[in-house]
Amino acid sequence: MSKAERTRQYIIEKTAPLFNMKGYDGTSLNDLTEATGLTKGAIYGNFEDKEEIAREAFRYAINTTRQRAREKIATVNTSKRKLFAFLDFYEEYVFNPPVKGGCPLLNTAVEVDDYRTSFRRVLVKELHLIIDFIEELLEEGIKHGEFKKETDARRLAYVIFCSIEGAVMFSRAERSEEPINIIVSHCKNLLDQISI
Amino acid sequence: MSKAERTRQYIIEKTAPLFNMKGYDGTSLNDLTEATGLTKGAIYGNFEDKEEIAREAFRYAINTTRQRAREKIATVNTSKRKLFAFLDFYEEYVFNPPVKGGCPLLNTAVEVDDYRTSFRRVLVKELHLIIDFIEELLEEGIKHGEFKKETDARRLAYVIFCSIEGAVMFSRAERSEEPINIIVSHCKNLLDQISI
DNA sequence: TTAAAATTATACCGTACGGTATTTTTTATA
DNA sequence: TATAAAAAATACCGTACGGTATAATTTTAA
Repeated sequence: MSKAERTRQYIIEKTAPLFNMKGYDGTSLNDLTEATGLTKGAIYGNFEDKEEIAREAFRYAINTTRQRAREKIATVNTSKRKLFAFLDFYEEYVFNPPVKGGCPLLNTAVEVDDYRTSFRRVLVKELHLIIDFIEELLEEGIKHGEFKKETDARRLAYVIFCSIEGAVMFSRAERSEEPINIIVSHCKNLLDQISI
Repeated sequence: MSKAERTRQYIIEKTAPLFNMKGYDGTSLNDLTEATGLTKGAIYGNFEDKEEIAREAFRYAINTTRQRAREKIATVNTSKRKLFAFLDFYEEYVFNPPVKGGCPLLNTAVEVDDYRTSFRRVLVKELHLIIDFIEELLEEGIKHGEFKKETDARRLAYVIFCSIEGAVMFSRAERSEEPINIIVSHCKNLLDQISI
């Protein structure tokens, strides 16, 4: 790993929380130099422009979050338990996310929805990766006889993900765990209902 | 209504979509003058600063949206039908909202969650007004024998609202009605399940 | 060890930002 | 319709923005 690569990585790690908290427009180059302790020269020697930093920071935030979720899920061994672990993950990390500022998907989705089309495409891909992931867990559960055969996995995946994201928004806004607790417990109920 | 009051109202109406689409940081004074056709002088003669405009624009966006929802709900006469109408409202307006840019609650929640504490308080009040509103519809339905007595109205209100907001985020991000359709139909199922 | 290459710091663009003081125009009313 | 008051336009702040050319420093490898 060359010096440049290490610096690049360092910049990404230090600035990802900023972009996640303050958004693209809200994060200035001055914020970036303060957070990294580097000068503009160093930053612009490693990145084309502010947008490239934001893009990489987003990728980093997503990957880190996914990594953490995967680790938690890997500790259990049935599909249902994995889904419960996935829900617990969100419950835990609403106020203690891997990258400060909450869910990068939610934050980015809201910021890019009317502008910044190129960024949106990356976002949409990530959104579908999560839906696919939940859907696969459900399908596996069906295959292994944990869940009822008639379960609409894709539909349930959307229900789980959307309600979780809405709850993350609500809980973070009012700084209360009530919404996320309610939603997680409701999702667990839904999973119980389709369990055999 | 004095000239000043009319201008103030005019500025609010013209700029509300901008703030809702681009966010507070993303909306410049230049955007505001362009959207209104007025000069900085005119704008600053009617508002203290940019934040006051944003605050009023947010209030306007919320009130307009609420107004529209109320109108739609008023066309039917049972609690269950009202709740269905409420869901239909969101389904319809994801891509055709009363104020361009989507749900002002969602947009504001994400932008203010880590900063701008004063703004957050207004937001949280509005969030609870919606939960209370859904909860009341449910309670009424219970009182009138439409819904089962053992229904946890508050809990269900959270479930409906959070999943809708998550779906709005998802649908707008991927410019597809699939998520919102799925969630709305799922919420209707939940209401069917508690119906007598 | 040293010199070229790579990386970072410095100093500096032009521009657009939020905001204001002052002049001009419009509005209201006597 | 004359005039004072109110509102809007103009012209202008200082500052911070994103970005760059160049100089200084640090790495790297011969």
